[in-house]
Amino acid sequence: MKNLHKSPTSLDLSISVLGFASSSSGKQGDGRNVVRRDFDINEVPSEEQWTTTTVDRNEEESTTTIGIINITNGDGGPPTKKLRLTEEQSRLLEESFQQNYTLNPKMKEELAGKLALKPRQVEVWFQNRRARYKVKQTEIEYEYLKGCFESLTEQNNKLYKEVEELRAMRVGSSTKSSHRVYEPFPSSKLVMCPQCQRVTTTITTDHGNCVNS
DNA sequence: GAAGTCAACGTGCCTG
DNA sequence: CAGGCACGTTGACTTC
Repeated sequence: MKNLHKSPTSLDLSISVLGFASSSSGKQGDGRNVVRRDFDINEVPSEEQWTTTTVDRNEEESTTTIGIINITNGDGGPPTKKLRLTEEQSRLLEESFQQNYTLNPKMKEELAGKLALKPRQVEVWFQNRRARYKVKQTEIEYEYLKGCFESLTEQNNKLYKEVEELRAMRVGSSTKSSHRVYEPFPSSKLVMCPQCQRVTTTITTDHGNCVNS
């Protein structure tokens, strides 16, 4: 693995891709001959480099540095490629994101230079990161609203029960007086206890002796 | 092999 | 009109 930057604060942005012209070679566990070459993450391989096919992620070293994987497609056209950011690149991008949700052109250029990425890659990373953040926020919001919904449902059920209780009370008293006619409960006798937020008929003036509390 | 992750891309909208 | 963004999608790769 070639270190592009030797200072301790700089990033190791070199990557190893199997199947490229060799700077070193070895044998895979399955006995397959492996040819590998290290190259700059931003360096676009030449056409002939693209034509090589072997891809084996198991050959990755203990660091999580990965890089561009090249796979030729059947029609002999240019291969597709997939870049994986290194842990260090991701970490620095994440740090910048924590500081600034969006990029300005200067920041983009600076970050790109610092990370040895193209400005467009930094831009794309931020766009995707914002999208992921939004999804996360939506999930959090969903959980919160779900909690509200559950609590309100519970409250609603309690209130329904209270209404039923009050109706039963009213029916009971009307039976005693042998009145069978439905009479609405006098609203002046219904009060809400400010302490427990429940409607009741038996609250005292100091609000402290609510039957519900 | 299905599902999940993530870099990259295409498109449409907005703003200065 | 250029640049930036959100959004949806694609395709390579990983994980289970």
